Amino acid sequence: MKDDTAKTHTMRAVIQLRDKIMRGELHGGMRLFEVSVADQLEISRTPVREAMSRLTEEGLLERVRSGGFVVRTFSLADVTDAIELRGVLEGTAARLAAERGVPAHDMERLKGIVAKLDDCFGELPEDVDFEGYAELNARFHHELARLSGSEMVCREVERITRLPFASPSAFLPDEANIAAFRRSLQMAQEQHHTIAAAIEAREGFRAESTAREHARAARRNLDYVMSQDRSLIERVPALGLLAG
Amino acid sequence: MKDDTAKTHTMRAVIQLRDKIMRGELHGGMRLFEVSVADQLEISRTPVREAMSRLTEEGLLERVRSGGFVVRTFSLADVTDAIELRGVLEGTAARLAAERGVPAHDMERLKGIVAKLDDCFGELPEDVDFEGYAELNARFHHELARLSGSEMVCREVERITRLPFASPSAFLPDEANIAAFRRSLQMAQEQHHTIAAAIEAREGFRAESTAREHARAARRNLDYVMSQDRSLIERVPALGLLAG
DNA sequence: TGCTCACACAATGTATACATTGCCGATGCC
DNA sequence: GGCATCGGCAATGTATACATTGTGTGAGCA
Repeated sequence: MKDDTAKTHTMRAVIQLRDKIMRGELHGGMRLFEVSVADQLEISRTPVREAMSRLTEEGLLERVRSGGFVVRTFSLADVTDAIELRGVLEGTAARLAAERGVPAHDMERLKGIVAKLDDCFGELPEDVDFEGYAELNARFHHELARLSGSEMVCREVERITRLPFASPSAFLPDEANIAAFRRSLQMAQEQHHTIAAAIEAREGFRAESTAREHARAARRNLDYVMSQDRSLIERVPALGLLAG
Repeated sequence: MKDDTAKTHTMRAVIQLRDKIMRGELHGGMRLFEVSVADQLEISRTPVREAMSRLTEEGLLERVRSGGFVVRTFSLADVTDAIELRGVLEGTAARLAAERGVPAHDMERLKGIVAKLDDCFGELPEDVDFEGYAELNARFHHELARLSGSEMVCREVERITRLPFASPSAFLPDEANIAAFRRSLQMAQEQHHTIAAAIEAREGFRAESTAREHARAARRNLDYVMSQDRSLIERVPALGLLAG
């Protein structure tokens, strides 16, 4: 199944290296030598090189001036700033959507996603369909980027989103069964409504500032994990590549 | 001298391909085949592949699903949106600098650049040192990104700036001896002052919105070129890669 | 006539041998 | 003792042969 994208040695190398970086097995700043990686993955240098180049595009590796690659280092500040940047970019997407207007059927699709997100909340506060929420949330954010009507903006949103800890779903999957997080989910869903309404009403400023603040929910969750309950770090996969 | 960065076949290929793309010799959407490019540049496929991979990181090429590369297509809308995005990102840099505060000596350096920019304007309106302005302008924008204090923000600003038509100096070099453009230079310099002052006064909103508007000066110049005097297109090198 | 299958060619994917470079350590000279 | 220079090794750079894949075209069949 997953071999759909892993037909070639290059893609397998991309996947394996990405995994190792994410789980912190290859820590930030570590130099990756073509030969040793090739030995370890039991393929030749050529696809390894190709894979490292792709991971550089993805932002997980960096080229060294004199040649070769190192694993990119991410500090806590980088995570915070990446989330802020996602907010800024999604805010821009929302503003442009509002200012330029969106076709009716696209608007309906967005509102449809928001409505389905409502259905993820049951009668009781602790009665939340996390899995469904996560998937619909991802779709909402994807759709929001598209609604900007700008391929350029869409591309940059998806680019920053590809950093695992900056993704809209980074802090969702599993640890949300804490009261504080449940409340933040409710609030986030309120913001989904607001963003959609602002776009429909052509209120650019409101759309932008709400989308920006919406991203900062992730930052609040990050702060909570780091300062209140560091045991959660391991349960947020994306935080495996944090320096330190 | 320029061979500093062109020691290897790979780097020479990067430079030559980039040039050809910029001057429109390789137009958007055109597929680049490893073998034919290798033949043309008289090197083997390996460095060609490496070069194309780097140009993909740079945003000038795109990978094709089934393998291979095409020259990225840039529409007029893409140029407009890239400029808007630069404004958004530089605005974020300015806001963060204001909100988080900057060290005194960094502030002085920024103000020093602004002062030197003042010196580029002579007594007479048409008495402007374009070359000096362009260089100092580039330094101002570079410094602004740094002042954000965020490596992440700095990196993304420099990334979007690498798109030739989105660079702060894209519309400066040469065609500025038109009255309308001279006025826009004066206004831009006013904005430089305002941005610096806002950062120093910790006025985040003002810093952000001014930096954003500042970028839109480039958009105005673009609109002028496209609607009033298309003969200038050829004199703005970055516009060579616009889709026909 | 239209569809499908198969074959061939063209293009990328991969391995590997060889070239080049740049760094580090050892040895010698000052 | 410190510095400079000269190996030598390790790592990347390059070329090329061969493998694999994907695509287009033609023929054959329904």
